[in-house]
Amino acid sequence: MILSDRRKRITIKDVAQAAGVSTQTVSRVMNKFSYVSGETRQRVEEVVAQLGYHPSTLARSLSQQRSYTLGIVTFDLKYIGPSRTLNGIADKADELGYMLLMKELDNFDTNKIDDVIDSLLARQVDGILWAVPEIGDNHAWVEERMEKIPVPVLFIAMQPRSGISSVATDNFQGGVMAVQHLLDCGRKKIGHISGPLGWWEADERKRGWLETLNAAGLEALDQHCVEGNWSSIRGEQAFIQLLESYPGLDAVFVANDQMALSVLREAFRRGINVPEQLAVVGFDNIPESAYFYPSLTTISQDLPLIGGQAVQNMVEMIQARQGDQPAIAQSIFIQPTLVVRESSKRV
Amino acid sequence: MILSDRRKRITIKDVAQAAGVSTQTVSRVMNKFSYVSGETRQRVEEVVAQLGYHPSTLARSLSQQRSYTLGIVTFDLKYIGPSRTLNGIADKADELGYMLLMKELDNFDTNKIDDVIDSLLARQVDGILWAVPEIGDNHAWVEERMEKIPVPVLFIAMQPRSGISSVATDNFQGGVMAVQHLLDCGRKKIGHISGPLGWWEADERKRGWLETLNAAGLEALDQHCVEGNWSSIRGEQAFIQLLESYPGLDAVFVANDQMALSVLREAFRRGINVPEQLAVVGFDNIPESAYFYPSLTTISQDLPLIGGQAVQNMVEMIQARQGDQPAIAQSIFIQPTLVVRESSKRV
DNA sequence: TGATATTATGTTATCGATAACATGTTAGCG
DNA sequence: CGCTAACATGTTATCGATAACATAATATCA
Repeated sequence: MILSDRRKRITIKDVAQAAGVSTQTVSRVMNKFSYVSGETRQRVEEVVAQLGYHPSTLARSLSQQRSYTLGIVTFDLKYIGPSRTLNGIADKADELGYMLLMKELDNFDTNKIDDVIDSLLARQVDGILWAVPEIGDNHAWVEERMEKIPVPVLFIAMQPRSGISSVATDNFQGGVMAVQHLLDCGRKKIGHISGPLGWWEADERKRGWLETLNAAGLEALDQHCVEGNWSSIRGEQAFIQLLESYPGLDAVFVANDQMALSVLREAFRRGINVPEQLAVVGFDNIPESAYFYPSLTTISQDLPLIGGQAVQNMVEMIQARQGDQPAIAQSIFIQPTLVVRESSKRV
Repeated sequence: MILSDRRKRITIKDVAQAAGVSTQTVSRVMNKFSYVSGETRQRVEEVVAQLGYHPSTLARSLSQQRSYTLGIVTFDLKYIGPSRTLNGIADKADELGYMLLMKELDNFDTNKIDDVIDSLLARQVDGILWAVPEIGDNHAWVEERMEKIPVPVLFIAMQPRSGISSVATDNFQGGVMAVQHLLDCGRKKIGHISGPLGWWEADERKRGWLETLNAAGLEALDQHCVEGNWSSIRGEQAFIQLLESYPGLDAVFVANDQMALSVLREAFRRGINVPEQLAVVGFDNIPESAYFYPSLTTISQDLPLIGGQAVQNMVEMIQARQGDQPAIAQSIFIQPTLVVRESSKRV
């Protein structure tokens, strides 16, 4: 292996010179197709191997106006949800030959949003995946800003909006499934510990709870629901509060597994038997939930699948735009599934 | 806001023309320093704002041979550990003005490693952060390949090697702290459920267990340790096995919190009282561990800090190289801390 | 007052590739 | 045998910026 000064990058020119051909010919060899004689091809390939030449994707991106890179904007990776989504995104991107340029967002200052988008565009990403939870009106910029962005944008876990692509779990349906399951188990007094209200996903899960109870002719009063914030610690407080505000409670639908864990623990401490006296259903199906005591019935959402689906759609949009076809925006809902475990046995 | 065809990028030339100056002058305005008259600067800035010009970082990277982008290679983001590290990396990178080009590795095929590195280099990253756990000899390539890589490389959670930069938790010390704590609680028969042996981190934690017992004059026999694989399910099996192979067991040091969760559950099922009959100490301090029943004593490792530290060092290495100073490789050990909770009360 | 430094700006080359166009050779066919 | 199509390769322009160098106008100083 011949290696000159390792600081010096080996360029297409070096290869061209060493092989005694033009750079264009080297480019043709590297990119397969188009006419190159077998003899020339072989000679160039030998030189490429010998010099250890690797083309600069950067230069190629500039000249082709295409980077094979996706911008991905996430929020708070310290939680398991976003990173499982990212996992799916990374796998699928790899499969389809894209790299990921990542940016983590930690607040919703509008300037910050513009900066993030601009910094991605400045690096010539072919598309942007926005994987930031929808909270309050923090997606309000979308409608207005959208058409000024020269590449396709796809939103993950955003409330469907017409004309804008998105992929999300059907949280409402998840809530319905959870509560319907509890009803099927013969429960009548079903409380709810919600996520932080204003988060679209939390609101949807709560709506599933509420509408399913109503449909069954049961009452869902304000005091039957306590607001949490996804964390175990708030889950504990919320549960304690719920026990007071909903006497006779015989089941709880908890908006995520982490809070459900606290419910199980606090119930145990107080001698409330789960599931006999209290059935519990969570949401997310984190791997540990099968090992809670008792094991947790939960609504499973396939976050890696959502991430993968998002990338798939994005790449299709990019290709459509490449071919100057109209990219059709679509909102995709992925259905969650119910996983029944010990915490909700039929009585 | 004047917007022409949104597909057409506004370049430095457009600005130069509109402002009646050369591109070089625009470049000078955009990059502050260097001489520009106040009048010209203002005129250019107005045009920039009016046209909504954003420089192409891509083009800049090519011409400066510097991208302000770090390549980051991770492994299996679906686990919480890697993503917490990534969280710290992302925050610090943002703070220091770098973006992240991410690649997820899912196996250790040597070709794959070369491909990953080459694909990052092709995109002109200024440095590479290798955040893949060290398993068996999957880092064997390091010594040989290292000097051919033209940018600094830093390894996370790798066994220190001279001449190579790395940042890692002191897993051995963590093991020592866990076992010492159990000894301090008056335990004598301390078993261990390890991570998958061959993983450096698992081996270190086990070594901490073993050496601490030996130092205390206690025996640590083969049958006092069962190998797990970090997962809750294996944790359960390992614990059951350990109960058989180590009669009289009065404490367990479990190599991660997820497996410890299973231990707590299985102990409860069998009527083994924690901590009275059995003290349990985990490792990681995942947020949920405070809400296990009973709450889990554990060794806390600050993964975001490690990620941040890694970025910090990396940027220093990049700057040193920029200034043609010799970048000094250093291996940093971060000390974990003991968090005492209910699962290990003194008897 | 002329020499030198400072300020302000423009011109040309360069980063590493590909696109578009040009040209030359060979092969096939009527 | 001459014309066209297919093949093979080279030349020049371009992507969007910055580096290096050049030039001109002031300002400063001995």
